[in-house]
Amino acid sequence: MGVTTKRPSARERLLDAADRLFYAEGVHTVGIDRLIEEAGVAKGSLFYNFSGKDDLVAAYLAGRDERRRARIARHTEGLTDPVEKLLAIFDALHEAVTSPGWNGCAFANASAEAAPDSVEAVAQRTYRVWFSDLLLELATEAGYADPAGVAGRLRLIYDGAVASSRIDAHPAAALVAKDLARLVLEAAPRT
Amino acid sequence: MGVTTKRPSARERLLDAADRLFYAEGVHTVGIDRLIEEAGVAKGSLFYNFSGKDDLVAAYLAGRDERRRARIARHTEGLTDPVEKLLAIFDALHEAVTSPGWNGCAFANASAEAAPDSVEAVAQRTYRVWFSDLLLELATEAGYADPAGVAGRLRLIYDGAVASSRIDAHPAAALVAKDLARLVLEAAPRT
DNA sequence: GCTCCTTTAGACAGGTCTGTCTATCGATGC
DNA sequence: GCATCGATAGACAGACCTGTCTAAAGGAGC
Repeated sequence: MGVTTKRPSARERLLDAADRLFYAEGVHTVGIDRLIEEAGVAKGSLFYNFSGKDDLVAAYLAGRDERRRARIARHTEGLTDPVEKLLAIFDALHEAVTSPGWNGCAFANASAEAAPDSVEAVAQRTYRVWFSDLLLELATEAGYADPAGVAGRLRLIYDGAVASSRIDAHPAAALVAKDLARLVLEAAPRT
Repeated sequence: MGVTTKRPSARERLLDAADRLFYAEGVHTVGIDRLIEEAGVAKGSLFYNFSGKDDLVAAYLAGRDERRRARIARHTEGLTDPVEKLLAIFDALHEAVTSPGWNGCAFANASAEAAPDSVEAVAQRTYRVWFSDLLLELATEAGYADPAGVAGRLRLIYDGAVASSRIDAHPAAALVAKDLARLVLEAAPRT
């Protein structure tokens, strides 16, 4: 008998469907019924594995968070120069925006119309703190006179590329962003 | 008898409530009942003046569009140098992000989880085309060797400031954006 | 064999949402 | 005076949405 792959668990199929549907169409647009039908799962399995829709949304965003960090890590590992690492973050972004189905930042989309204390907003803040810290650490390590200022400018450029590429449905913004980042990194004074 | 202001029409009160509630809490979060209660209007008046919620959403976004264009016009009028006009756009942005209740781009928020052919997405595209054309015209007028490139960079910076200021709930991004815009405008070659 | 964990199908409840309809009322204009 | 237009209150329909519950079955490990 050939190599047979065991059917994933209901939990895994749910997370997979959530990742696809929530990202492509929005966490509030996609209802439970759509979700379980796409996942091929009974409704009871959803509430057995998760406490509710919010819990599933949180798990979906946590997965996005983890994979985004992993993507950045993959692009920066092996590099020693912190300036190179900062630029590599934009390579990771370029990979993301050119991947099929790109639809902008999952956190931004989900929390665009969510309450400030919602799971969506909390997930966005969690990611945001990590990302801001990463930029600040690298800018400090690189010896810039104003590391917080450099990090802030790079973050603005990063945000701009994410927004632009989604609005215009065109991935070129990531390349523009890397050029701008290089310009900023070269223009900023170092100690 | 003193100066009495006549009570605005149901239509005006609806548009006013829509502008406040839709912008602050989201077009899909706020339902009709919330809206008519806040406006002090009967439900019948909503459907008398508008064909439905979508129509009201479209009117809300059209109003935002008009006021944003007016704000930019107010900041650029009187200026002759196209480079100054480009920089003045970021002054208009600064005014917007520092105004009370700032909650990011109304179009971006509304269309973050909306279908591509929804009234939200259409309104966003309409505004986007106008804004892109404006930047391109000014960059061309300024005599840059690559006006489309300059316009694209400025647009990315603008988008970044809008996104950053919302995510971090901090208006400083607009100032950072203007500095970056100046850097771009000074670094770009002119014919 | 037996138990426990997971899954299934589907009915059901309770809430919310958009939109319709009726009946009435005030103001305005002719 | 009368017709028309805008507005009002509220009941109602129909769709959709989250979440619960029941009864049964599959599968893995002991």
